[in-house]
Amino acid sequence: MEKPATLWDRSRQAVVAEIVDTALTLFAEQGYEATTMAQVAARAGVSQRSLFRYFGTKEDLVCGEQDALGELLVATVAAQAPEVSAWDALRAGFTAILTASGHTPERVLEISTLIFANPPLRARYFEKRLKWQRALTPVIEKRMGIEPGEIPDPGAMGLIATVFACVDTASELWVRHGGKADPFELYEQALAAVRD
Amino acid sequence: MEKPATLWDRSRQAVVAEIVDTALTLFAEQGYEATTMAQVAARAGVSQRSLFRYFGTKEDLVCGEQDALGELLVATVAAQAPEVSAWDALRAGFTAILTASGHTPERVLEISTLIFANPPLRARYFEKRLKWQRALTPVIEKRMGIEPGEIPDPGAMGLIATVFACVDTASELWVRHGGKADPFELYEQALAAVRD
DNA sequence: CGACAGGTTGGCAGTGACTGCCAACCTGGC
DNA sequence: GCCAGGTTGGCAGTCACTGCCAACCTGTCG
Repeated sequence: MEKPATLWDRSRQAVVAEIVDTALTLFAEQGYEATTMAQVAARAGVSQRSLFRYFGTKEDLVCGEQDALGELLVATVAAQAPEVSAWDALRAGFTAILTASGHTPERVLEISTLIFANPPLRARYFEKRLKWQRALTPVIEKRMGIEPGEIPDPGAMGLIATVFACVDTASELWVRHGGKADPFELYEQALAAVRD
Repeated sequence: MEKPATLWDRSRQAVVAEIVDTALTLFAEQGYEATTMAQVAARAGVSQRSLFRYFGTKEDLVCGEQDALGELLVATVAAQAPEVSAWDALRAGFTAILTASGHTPERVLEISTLIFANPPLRARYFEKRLKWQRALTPVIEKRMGIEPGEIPDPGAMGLIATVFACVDTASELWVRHGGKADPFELYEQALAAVRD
């Protein structure tokens, strides 16, 4: 659909990435809440005003790129063959996210640790996930043979919420193991306990 | 354990309740984010400083009393007979919360609607729930015959997270039905879709 | 009754995230 | 050279929240 990828766009991307980099460095040096937006702006060489134009909130310095991942998740789930179960479709979606994040595992671990350690970040992350869940509801309802209506079906919503809960569980344990455990296996273990 | 219930304690309780009342009224009149803490303080007849001493954060005006419910939840789950399954123990815990909240259903609906409609409140609620989940982990691990260790068991964590996810699903749908649906049934429907 | 200790309150000034507004600037097309 | 549209930076303001200090209230002991 949209594929011009202007020079302007790319340079903006670069600026954003650089700001995120300096922010993460500062967060690692001083901690998240001890770092002010003014500091980030100063070290990144932009005005505070522009920093807020780029990111809107301090949390989005860390959680900002997740919107794109959410779209990928929904698209991947929707693209699964109709005979694939809701469970497997969702697993495929999360697998796609994990493999397509475009970061090194160390970077992912760093960001995840930051998020799990800071309540405001965790809250923001959760909020975004909620949007993903809402977007997935009609997709999963269709896959379960339920006619999407005004108010979502409890079964579909519960199933989605459960998968997210297990993904969260796996993520948190992965972080607490310092990235040394296999996230897929953790996810399977969590889900196995749920599904008998 | 602690049961003196000083006069002082009770009067403080009354003050807190009255402040919450005026706050909820203001939120209903103008919306949550359009209401400032200064307004709440003024109408409740306390200084802004004391208001923050009572509640700490604006969100706690709405979510403050949940700490007590969390303790009730954990205690109820722990008190179930050992042969009761983890699922049933958790259900008993949530049932206890629902019946012991000490509010009229209309009030519960009002508060729930407020929480579901305002991201910051929802985030705060989620944060508190996380603490409940962590407190429940060893209890459920024991019930599942798992030796509690340094890092929680994926199965136990996943099971707990799933129950919370389904409770959340039921709550949200209950709110979206304007309180006209049976929350227990919504919960059962959500869980049924998860457990085949 | 008066002095005293401990906890509670209110005001005040400050910090930090975030926003609206406006002027300066930079870019491309004519 | 000039103009329209979008981008930036600075400035002042709002609001949640905090530390500090002085005033106060309450109960206790002498």
